[in-house]
Amino acid sequence: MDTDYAPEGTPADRRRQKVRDSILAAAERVFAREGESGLSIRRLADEIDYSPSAIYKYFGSKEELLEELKDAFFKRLLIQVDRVSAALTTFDERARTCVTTYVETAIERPHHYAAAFSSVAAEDDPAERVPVSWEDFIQSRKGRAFKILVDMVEEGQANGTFDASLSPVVAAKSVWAASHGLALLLIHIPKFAGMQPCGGNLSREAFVAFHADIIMRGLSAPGRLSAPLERMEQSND
Amino acid sequence: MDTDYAPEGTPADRRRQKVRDSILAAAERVFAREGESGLSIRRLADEIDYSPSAIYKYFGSKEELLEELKDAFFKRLLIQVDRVSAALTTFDERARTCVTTYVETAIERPHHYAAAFSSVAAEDDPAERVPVSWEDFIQSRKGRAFKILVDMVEEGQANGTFDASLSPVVAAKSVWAASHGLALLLIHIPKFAGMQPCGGNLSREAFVAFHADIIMRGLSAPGRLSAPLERMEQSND
DNA sequence: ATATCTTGTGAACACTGTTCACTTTGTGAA
DNA sequence: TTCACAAAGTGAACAGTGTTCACAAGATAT
Repeated sequence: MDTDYAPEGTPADRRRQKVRDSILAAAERVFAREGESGLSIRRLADEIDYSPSAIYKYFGSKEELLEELKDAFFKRLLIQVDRVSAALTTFDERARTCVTTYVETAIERPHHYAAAFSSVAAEDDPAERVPVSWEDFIQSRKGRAFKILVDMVEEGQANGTFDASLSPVVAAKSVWAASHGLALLLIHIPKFAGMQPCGGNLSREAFVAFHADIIMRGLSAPGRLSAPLERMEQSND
Repeated sequence: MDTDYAPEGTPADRRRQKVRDSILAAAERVFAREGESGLSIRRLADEIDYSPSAIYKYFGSKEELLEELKDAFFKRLLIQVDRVSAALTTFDERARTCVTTYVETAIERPHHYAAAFSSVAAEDDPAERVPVSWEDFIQSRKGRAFKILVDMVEEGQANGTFDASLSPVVAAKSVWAASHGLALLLIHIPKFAGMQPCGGNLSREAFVAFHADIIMRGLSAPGRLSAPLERMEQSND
């Protein structure tokens, strides 16, 4: 029975939520710094002064707990990209910022982003055999993030910036793949952007911007090559 | 004295090498199918009828053993890309094949490729503070693979296909990031290529080819947009 | 106050990578 | 051949890991 006169469930419920949150907070703290290898149930229990088995009263498994961390991170990533790109006026700026914000936010929490894409799907997994329906995908967190890209491509096609003959969804996948790759390379090789012969050097931000430009050029309509590439070529040190 | 690459060292040496190879072979077999989570020293020992501790007479650690697997895979990847792209005559074909072969070879052994890029570099790692010198990088396996891309970009610039104002190294990084991202997305989401609304569907190969085209377009010289994009748009089912 | 459901616990299970004292085996020299 | 020394191989143990479970303490509802 639910005699909930309180703003949020019964006192017991709120108490429970508090403990749950403290577990998540501790997990987030450790995971952000040391990743999955540093996050053990026993250490987590130590940190919040509970016994290891107590955690299983709040989370079914370590996997489940991690899933919640990653989901929260992706929610943040989604909001960030949405917010930043919505604030800009010109389409070119908005499109580029879509990519740069995605990458910058991703590498802000390298362990989160890498872990979100660490599992290798087995091709004989029965769950993998059933084709994911588009409707289901677009409902998920990653799906909604992807939708932003599709909309962006469609807008670019409508205003003549992008090649109208491209399938928006396919083009968006390409953009995602390119952004994803840069994020993960920067996470795996932090010096990736700066590494260069001849003493030439590019800051990380400059390289991300460059990459975004290259991506946009790849989608651009024939005979409509914007030339903003040069502006970041001279940022050496 | 060591008889260098002689067909046989001492009999003991060859015996040792045989056992070492059998360990590596068993490790490869298990790792290719189940990845790092399925590969335990004890299981490996079982598989080759040795005790777990025996393995440490041949490899310093599990990490070291894995490193050898990954290195062998990257060697294969390197050879594959080199061989396939060298066999083609026109530059356009060669450049595209560079990317497609990289991606296809990578996802052929998803666990190997993913594991090779799974570690998250800590920004406070002292080894990370020292900037990797270009000379050292180009000597490593990844470096040599990267060099192929740089050469490819330079060739494209020389023959007028690519924008000559781009730094070859920076452009190559962009190409690598884009290819890397596609490979990992396909590994993580096998249905990635086919997922689409409106019943439209692209085979994995077709999508990889499309992505390669987009990348090439991103680097292409102003006013020189090749239009090979359309040919793969109609491969639905 | 009693019965019930929730929280929390410590011990245990089945794993993991790794080390180490130990025995067995192979090899090169006297 | 015999002896000695190094290499190969072993089982037990250490310090971890995620997870389960019987059980005790606490809060809640009747």
